Amino acid sequence: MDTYKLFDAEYKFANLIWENEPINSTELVKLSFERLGWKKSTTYTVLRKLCERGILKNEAAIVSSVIKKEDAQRHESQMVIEKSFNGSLPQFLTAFLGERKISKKEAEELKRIIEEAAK
Amino acid sequence: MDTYKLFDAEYKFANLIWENEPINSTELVKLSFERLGWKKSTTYTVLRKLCERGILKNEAAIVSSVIKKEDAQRHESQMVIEKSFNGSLPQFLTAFLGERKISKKEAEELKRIIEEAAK
DNA sequence: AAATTAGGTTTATTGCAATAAACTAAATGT
DNA sequence: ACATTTAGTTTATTGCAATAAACCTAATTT
Repeated sequence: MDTYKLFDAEYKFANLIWENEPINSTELVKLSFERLGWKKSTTYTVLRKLCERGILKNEAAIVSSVIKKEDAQRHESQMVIEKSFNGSLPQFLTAFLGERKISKKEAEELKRIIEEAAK
Repeated sequence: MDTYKLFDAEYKFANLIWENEPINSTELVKLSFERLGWKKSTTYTVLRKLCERGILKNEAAIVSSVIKKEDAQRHESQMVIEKSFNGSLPQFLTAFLGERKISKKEAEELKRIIEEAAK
């Protein structure tokens, strides 16, 4: 199965860790309550699952990520394009932009990113 | 609630219709069985839900789409970028490309799409 | 006129993501 | 020594997407 795939709740949770790692697990419980409204047991349940899938780790009550945000995001973006856009980035871009216009500045930035990948 | 959002099974189903509309409902039942392995009742259940949400319509046993594929795709792509990429297309592009290289040809195509939206 | 097909609806069942209550055991504070 | 805090696990519960069985009625075929 697809160990990289993060469900909605898992993704929100992973973000807390990416933004605060390394973080002590008791601190994480507090943070999850403040930011997600989760009870302690919920936090530990989700934490364990993500550890089992090799996405996070919890060593001596210090939680940190194994898979970095960029990797999860790349995976996510590639899944979407595969599933909904026939694996085609141009098709995705076309759909996303639709009739929307973008500024010269944005266009420059996007072209720069593309240039960089075309080397 | 978000009427445009299509769940996985719904999206696969909608694709059958986008590719074959207008289509008679009995034909659609056959097609769903062949392509998705669905029983008749499953097809009608999903069909009704999508009709209620204004995505499809079923008039005198002729099924067709109200929301076109391009619209659903645009919505989908925008949701992903909002949810996982902070609303930033450059961030998405960067994540998607990662260390991957693309051909000159692809790069040209992508730049053309961007140019078009920058007018 | 009896059987079959077309075109559905009503009402489950299953599976899994999301959430948490209740319990534990070890360490630490008083 | 006792109370509290830390750091969890075990075991539900809930909600909803996905799937389908069973039923229904009108039209068509035999």
